[in-house]
Amino acid sequence: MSRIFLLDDNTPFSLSETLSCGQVFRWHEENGWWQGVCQGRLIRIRQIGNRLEYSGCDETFLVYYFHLDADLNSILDSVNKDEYINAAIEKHRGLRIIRQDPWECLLTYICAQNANIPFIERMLSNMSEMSGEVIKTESGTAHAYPTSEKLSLVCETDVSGCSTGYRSSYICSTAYEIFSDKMWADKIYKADYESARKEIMRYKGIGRKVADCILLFGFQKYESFPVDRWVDRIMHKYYGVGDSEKPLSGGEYEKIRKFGQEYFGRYAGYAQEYLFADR
DNA sequence: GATACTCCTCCCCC
DNA sequence: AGGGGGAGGAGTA
Repeated sequence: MSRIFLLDDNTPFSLSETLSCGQVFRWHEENGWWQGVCQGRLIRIRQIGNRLEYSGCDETFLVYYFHLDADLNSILDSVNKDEYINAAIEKHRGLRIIRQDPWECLLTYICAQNANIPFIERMLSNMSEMSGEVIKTESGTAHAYPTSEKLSLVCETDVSGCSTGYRSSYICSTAYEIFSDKMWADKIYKADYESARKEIMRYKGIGRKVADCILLFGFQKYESFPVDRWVDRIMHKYYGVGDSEKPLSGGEYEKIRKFGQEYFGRYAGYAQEYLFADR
């Protein structure tokens, strides 16, 4: 039983740009249909023009998850400061920042350190198959993300068996911290960007870059401006900040991040995603 | 506070 | 086919 959602002319949205730009890692496309796992759901969706056809969630969730309630054109206008970002916007308009579940997002980005996309996908699907609840829908069966409770109960060897490598100790330690503090996400939500960042970086396996990704994708702190190797190169090439030759030091990271935030403003994170998509 | 090294897996290239 | 090197961030000394 699938539902239909019609996008109006003022609501640009590209499902494929949004799902394949490297913010989520449990979505796959087959014959025009995307299928993915998030927050206990197995969602199946396709886009033909301004028409979304989907199953596995209700409309409220669809709009929330894909940030369809945001006025994307205004957001993009606000960050459209020069010809480089303008080119990226024209090419990828419709890319939206997904609202991820805080815990699923945090787990994802601990895995994402020192890893490329297929590797991240493998770690997450391995852990989900090991400890995630089974989700059954008419379009198939999948495993949800493991909860922090489940992951704090399994041993580090099991997590390590999911190809997570040295990240397994970070995952177990942080899963336990989060499971033991029911209010962890509320505290981060309520805090402003800088204090939320300090708070979240206390968990093992969360440094500057991972913290900025989690705040952007899991906590809707849109001024967050994560700087990975790609963004480092782009910012050096177009804006002359940083030195893309040297490995990115902590100080350099902060310089580039602050430049991005001051230059692009309160939706700097959207600018970052568009520049990244255009890499 | 800044630097160098290690941690682990995947992937590409020879 | 097997081995070496590079890519990717956080933690530690």
